[in-house]
Amino acid sequence: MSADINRLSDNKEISPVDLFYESFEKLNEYQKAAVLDYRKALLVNAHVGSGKTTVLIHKILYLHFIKKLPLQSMVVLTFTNKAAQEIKDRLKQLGSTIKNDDMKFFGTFHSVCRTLLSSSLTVENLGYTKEFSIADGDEILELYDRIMIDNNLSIKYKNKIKKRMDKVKSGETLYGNMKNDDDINELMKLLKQEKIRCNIMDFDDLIDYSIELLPISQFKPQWIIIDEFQDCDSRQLKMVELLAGNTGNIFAVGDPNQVIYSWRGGGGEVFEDFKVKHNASEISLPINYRSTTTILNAARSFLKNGVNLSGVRESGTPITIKKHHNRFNEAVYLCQRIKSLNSMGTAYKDIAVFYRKQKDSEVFAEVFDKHDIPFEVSSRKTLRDTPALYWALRLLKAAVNNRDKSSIVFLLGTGRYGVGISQKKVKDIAQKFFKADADTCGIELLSKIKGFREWCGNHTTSLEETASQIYDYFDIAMYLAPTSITFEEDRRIVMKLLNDITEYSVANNKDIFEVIGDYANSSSLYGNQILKEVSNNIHQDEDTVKLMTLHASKGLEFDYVFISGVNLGNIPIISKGEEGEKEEQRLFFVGITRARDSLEISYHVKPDDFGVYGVPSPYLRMIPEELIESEDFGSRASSLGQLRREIKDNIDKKSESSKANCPADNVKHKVLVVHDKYGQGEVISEDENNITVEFPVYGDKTFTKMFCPLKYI
DNA sequence: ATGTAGGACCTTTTT
DNA sequence: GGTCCTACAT
Repeated sequence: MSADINRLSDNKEISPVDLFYESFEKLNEYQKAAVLDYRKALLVNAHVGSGKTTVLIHKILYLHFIKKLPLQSMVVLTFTNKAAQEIKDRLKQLGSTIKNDDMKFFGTFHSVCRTLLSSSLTVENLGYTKEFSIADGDEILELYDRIMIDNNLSIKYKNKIKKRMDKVKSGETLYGNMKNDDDINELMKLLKQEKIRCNIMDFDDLIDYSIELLPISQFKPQWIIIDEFQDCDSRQLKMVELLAGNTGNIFAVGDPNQVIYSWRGGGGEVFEDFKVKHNASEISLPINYRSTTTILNAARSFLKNGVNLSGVRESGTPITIKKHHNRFNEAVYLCQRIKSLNSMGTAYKDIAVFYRKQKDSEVFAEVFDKHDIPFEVSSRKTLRDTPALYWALRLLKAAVNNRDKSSIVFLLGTGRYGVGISQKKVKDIAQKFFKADADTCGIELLSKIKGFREWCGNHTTSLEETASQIYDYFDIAMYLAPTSITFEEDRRIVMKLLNDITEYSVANNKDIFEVIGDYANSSSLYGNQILKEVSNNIHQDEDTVKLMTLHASKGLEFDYVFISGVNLGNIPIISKGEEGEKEEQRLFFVGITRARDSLEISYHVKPDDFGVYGVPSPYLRMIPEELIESEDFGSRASSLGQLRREIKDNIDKKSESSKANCPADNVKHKVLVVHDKYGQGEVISEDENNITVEFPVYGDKTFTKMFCPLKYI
């Protein structure tokens, strides 16, 4: 589909209106109906792979080019920067006249809130200024620390403080039967004051304060368009309602079958609630273009009523279910399997391996490395993982928002970079600095920070030189440890950041101080994007196998998908109640439906993790037998009720016999072992992590004990 | 100050 | 099962 769009946009002679119609004609009747619908509140129930984003984009183009509404009168809300970026990119491809500035209110919930709070909403009412900055989770953690020290608070379970604070916020308590209370409620109170004093907001504040201020604002967009609507939590829903007011229209696209993040607040019955509350109509997009009929049929067994999803593709290959000893063995198998797929013409980048937990990636990464399989693990990187860049951004943050005490403390402290003043002294200095007269205590960096706004106003040289002048102004080199081996790279990264900023300032003819403010203040919101732009991101489209958690797979698709460790206790993790179990099912559904052509599922006989049982997940039995090609993996359940009973029985049975056979216990007394592939061998040496075994044919092999590929005899 | 028994929790993650 | 941490003991 995107190939079509590319081709069309190359044709410069066609006007955006014609281009729209040409592209619109290619939609199916359901998609067309959704685009043309003009009712006040519409829910689009977009099934997997049904062209959800395409519909959303055509909706915007239709409103703009056909209904002649300015883009500034629309708010488009997403949950991730990636989704927002994709929408903007595709809009620009189809509508050549569209400029970035027109899409001011297109973005994540948080970034749109930031735009509103720093332009049209009266944050001054709350004690903030429009230059407020945004603190990410880690910065809030710093803040907790500082408040605890400054106020002598006693807080228990400090390294779970984030989780505890989240609980307190929602009125619950972690560690419910803690004998003696601590000062956590006090910390909560002080936190709010301190954030205002420092002129910083956390992610939740952006939404909460927007909700607080929207009712008294003049901002009245005509259309509110929401992507992944099923992930809205109650506050985000509230925000949508306030944005729409009495006059705005709401167009929400989503799929209730893909709610996998309800544990972080959203999900639940948003669709139903919204329908009732706003008397919204519902349209569904039932046609899946992505997967083979076999895969879709399997997926359908996990849908509520499973009927309203149809495919257009051929039946394809059966789903494979494989039994492995443990994850290590599977990894070894996968290497050989992937190599063979690759030699038969499947590109590495069209193959993905999904697992349940982040930690699971370690085994795969290690084994894939050894077997020279090119791969990439999708791990979340933050700005902090590039310390020099992070330090520079904190500097800019402080320079723009002088009230940002956290950043000042960070910059002066004894971290990897920075001035290197001891914690106690920093506290004194910061205290003086934040008194009315802003004493810089003879610290060069502080006076530079304080004088930065003035310096920006006075400096008149060409903008091309501005980047290096800023670098010199703060004497950044000095703080980046010029003698360290990473210095050259650090300097390059920081210069690249400053260059990007000045370039942007030139291109958009905007004041440099303002642009720096935008950049620094939003670095928490677009952390990953900045990281990508600044570091050499070569891996983007590389031909590598992609490894990720099931959660991370949402929204992606691959020709060949492996789902690893579909065991009872892993997928599903045996969770609290019925709701939790349903979510586990949806997670598996999401995983299955990522596959275009082929799907291979595995389970482990001896899983490595606590709480995971060595039996296949009951979900495997919900897949119709005729779709599967596998070794036998047990009886099948004919109803959900029966399935639940079976899960329960399995758990009971397993917990009784769990102590019985744990081969690792006998390690020290025996010398002879058996390996699945190498056969019988003798232990030569071992330490706490590794064990070396001599095999008659294969010679010496060293194993990591964690993977436990050996059986003792 | 230092030692240890017993409790709670353990996953998924964007902004 | 392993880890972290509190609460109470010396």
